[in-house]
Amino acid sequence: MNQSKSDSRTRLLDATLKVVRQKGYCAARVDDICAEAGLTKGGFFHHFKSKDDLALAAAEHWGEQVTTFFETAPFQALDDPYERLLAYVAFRKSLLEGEPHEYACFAGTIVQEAHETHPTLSEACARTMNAHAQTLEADIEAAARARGVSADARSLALHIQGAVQGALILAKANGAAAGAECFDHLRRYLELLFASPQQKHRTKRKRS
Amino acid sequence: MNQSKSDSRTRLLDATLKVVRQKGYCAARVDDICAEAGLTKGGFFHHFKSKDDLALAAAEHWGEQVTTFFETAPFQALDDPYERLLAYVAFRKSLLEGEPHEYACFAGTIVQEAHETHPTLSEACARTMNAHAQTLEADIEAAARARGVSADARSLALHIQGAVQGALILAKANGAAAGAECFDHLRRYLELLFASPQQKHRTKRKRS
DNA sequence: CGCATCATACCGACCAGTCGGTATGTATCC
DNA sequence: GGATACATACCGACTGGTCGGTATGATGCG
Repeated sequence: MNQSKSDSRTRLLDATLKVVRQKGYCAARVDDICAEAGLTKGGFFHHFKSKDDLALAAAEHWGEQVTTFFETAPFQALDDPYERLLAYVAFRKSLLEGEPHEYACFAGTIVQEAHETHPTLSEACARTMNAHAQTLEADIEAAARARGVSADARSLALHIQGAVQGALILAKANGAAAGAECFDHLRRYLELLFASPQQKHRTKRKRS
Repeated sequence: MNQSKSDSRTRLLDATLKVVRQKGYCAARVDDICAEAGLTKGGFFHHFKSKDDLALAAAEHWGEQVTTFFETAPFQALDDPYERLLAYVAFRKSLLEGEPHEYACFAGTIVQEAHETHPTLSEACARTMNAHAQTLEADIEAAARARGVSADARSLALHIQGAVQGALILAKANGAAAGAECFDHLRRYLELLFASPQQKHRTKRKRS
């Protein structure tokens, strides 16, 4: 009892993340997820009333996992916001190890695949992506202030997320090394943005 | 007669691109594609021996469409390689109009979704992505030479593709405007890269 | 007992792929 | 020309398997 809201339930959520990151949402069979979690369908439908319901809960679960994973990552120990931002990129680059499903983004995969077929699910995943992006904003703002450049923190944080998602796709397409090079470019962009005191850079461009 | 290799076949290929960009590969039913093409399943299996076979042919078709689409795009009229490169980014940004399935990338969608489940299909799509990226290399090299900076054209071209893919995901997640901002960042990166004559920038970083 | 947590067995819809058939050429030989 | 023979293109009913979901029962715990 207890184990805080049933152990099987979180095992199902973890299994969902794994299988969906491997095969995508549509191709992820309920039986696959059950097998991964060491359950049968009867047990599954005791915890979730449908596959979509499970996916929604898994999106929440993914968001929480990502949050704690990056909150407790070693690069957070750095003092300088700018260095911490670069270290974030380096850390994400270092995650490109092993099989694609180990570094793939659950949220990005689902947004890509299920945007039109499962709008609510896609939106839930979009929220986790945005929440994660938001964790970068404070450092971006602080770094910009410290270095005398102006930057739209929200826009830049989202761009970083976009670049990360793109790097993951490239890693799938051309191997982890190709994805890693994208992170190098992203780092260089940040370096150039924050290392030009002679001229203010506006990262946001509203329509005139 | 004939319409050169059967009109229905290309209609099926076009329908495949449309439906897959909407719903993803797994969720795209053969019947959906047939309905979109104005055929029945009997006719479909006369032209292709399986859904996977169709997808492979559609990947080729996508590659050809992309090639001619960008070859004949207005921005190609520009003379300066650097301006043409920036115009490419602006052009891609301008494509973020209408519904997501109108600007989504068939190849990117499939690489993301089918990397582990359909390796050959994923590789075919990866090839079209790489081929498209390669079309930027000449301009990158020329622009770098003209401006006295050193750049790994292949790496930068791939990064641009990655950034584009990421922008498309962000557009799905947060609306077209969010994707557009990513293209602004990408443009700024190129501007900063190519506008620093005082210092050589290395865009490629091999492990030591 | 009563409730929660599962397993087993099964249903029904859906869907990729098959198959028999038709309609329209088209090539060939008389 | 026209009759035979064959190819191409397509239809639509059907099948066999898959998969989300259900029904029911077993087990254990308080």
